[in-house]
Amino acid sequence: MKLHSQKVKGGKAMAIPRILVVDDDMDMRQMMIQFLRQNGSIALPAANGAEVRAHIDGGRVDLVLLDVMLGDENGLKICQELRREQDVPIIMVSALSADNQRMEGYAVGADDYIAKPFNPELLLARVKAVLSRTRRTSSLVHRRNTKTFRFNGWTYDAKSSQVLSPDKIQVALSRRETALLQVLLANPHIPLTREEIATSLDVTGETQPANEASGRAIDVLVGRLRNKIEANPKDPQILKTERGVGYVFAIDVAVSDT
Amino acid sequence: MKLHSQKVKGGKAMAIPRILVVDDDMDMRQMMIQFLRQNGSIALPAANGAEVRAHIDGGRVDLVLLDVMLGDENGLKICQELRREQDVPIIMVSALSADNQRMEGYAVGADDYIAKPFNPELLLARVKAVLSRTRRTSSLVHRRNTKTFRFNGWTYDAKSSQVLSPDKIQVALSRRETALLQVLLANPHIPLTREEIATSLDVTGETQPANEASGRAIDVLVGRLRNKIEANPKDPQILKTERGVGYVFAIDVAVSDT
DNA sequence: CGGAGTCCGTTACACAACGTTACGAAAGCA
DNA sequence: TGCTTTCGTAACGTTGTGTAACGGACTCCG
Repeated sequence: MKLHSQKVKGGKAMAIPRILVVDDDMDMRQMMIQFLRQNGSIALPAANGAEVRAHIDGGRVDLVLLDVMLGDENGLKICQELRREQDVPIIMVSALSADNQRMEGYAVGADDYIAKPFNPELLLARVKAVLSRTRRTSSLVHRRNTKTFRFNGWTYDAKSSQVLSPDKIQVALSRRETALLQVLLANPHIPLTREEIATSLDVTGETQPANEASGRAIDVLVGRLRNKIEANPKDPQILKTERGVGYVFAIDVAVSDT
Repeated sequence: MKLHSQKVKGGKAMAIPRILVVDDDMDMRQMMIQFLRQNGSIALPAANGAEVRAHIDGGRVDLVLLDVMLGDENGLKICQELRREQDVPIIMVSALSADNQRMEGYAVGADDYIAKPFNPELLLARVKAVLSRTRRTSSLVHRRNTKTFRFNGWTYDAKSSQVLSPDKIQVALSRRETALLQVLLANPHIPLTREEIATSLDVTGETQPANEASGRAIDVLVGRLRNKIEANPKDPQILKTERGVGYVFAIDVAVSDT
């Protein structure tokens, strides 16, 4: 069972659920994050209330998986605080499985309460159920404001994931090429190593070969993208190589909301 | 614990929830109804699919507590049918508590799945959680009549199962194509794997497990549906492919009552 | 200047996922 | 019974992407 997705042939970007995983046990957290990512979501880690707050305030979070026992802190309290201000769905996760403990979770506003240890597939199903209800009940799925990137005469529209050449001709990028372009556009003038690019691509979905050992895949991918967006691929002006480091998007990018 | 609070933040009075209790065991049904009524809701009895249908079509129902085993009938099937036409929240209740049985419940669109025997107080808490989320996310939307789906100029009426093209011409879909469209409409923007689609179709679709081994059946079915509802089937804008995942209904769907 | 090692660009290839078509079996209908 | 529709299966074509191999370019060091 897969949770989400993000790109399809033609390179359209989709809304990927962003799930905040809150647990102070690093192993547990990593396990959950890895599993959720394998099933197609963007899973973000947090270990305490401050980190939760930072994520919620800072970026979009579609769902919170909240452990009850967080060292000194109390997940129930965090849940209650969140619920006062936010509509973000919350699923409590806890080793405390007694009925009255579960009811405490629901009492502070949790949408679901799952006892540890749990079957990951079942967790996934319940995550999906909560996300599904959230989406279903808004009669029309609300669209986020999208951004348009411009660089060197080129245009990239984040919503439609379409790339237009300077002559307004649409260029077809593959999924992976689109993902690479997105990563680069998000980090202009910042050299990125192959590992950084690879993990970024994996977070945004796609495959998880994980074995970055003989990883010339990024080089080939870069080459292919250059063939499509560089005027002269042999002498790249946009996607440049930093020898011994990685690649840079070495050009100014104008970002505008639509 | 009270099920409904008289007032919420902002001072508006909240309606008393109407809960439909579906169970063919009369004692069980009565117990649940009495308990729910004691806790401030309007609980209505139903013992089979026809009674459920009558209640849903006839009056306002805020939540359905649906037993899985209903004599000859299957609660899962009823759940799926409801989910295709209605947004009413559904909590499955069942003596079948194995993980895969729970997951089947979530797969057909249940909002929660509670195993018998259960703690009544915990049931109440979960009922509250589901109702709470429903109110939070859709304070204005009625969930009463048959739904009409609109996407990209197309119209699908859940009750008559008719599909109208943008030019108001009725398009004939086969039974299986219609079922697929229903599944997709119920999960817009959520990628579905072939297994998920197949099991969803099978719950209502009489067809047998059909050994999903060489299962390209879904692909072919998707292709056929695309040929009917996509302007350009070669470049699908509605029913998109998520490589390595499955398919998505990647378009905003407006749901309205009729 | 030159040589060796490293890093990178490029091409070809293999493979997996998906689209498409044809065909036949089963079910519905006259 | 014969015709039509529906739908799963099989087979083949297409596309996207990682791997491997080769060769060029750069760097360090003498």
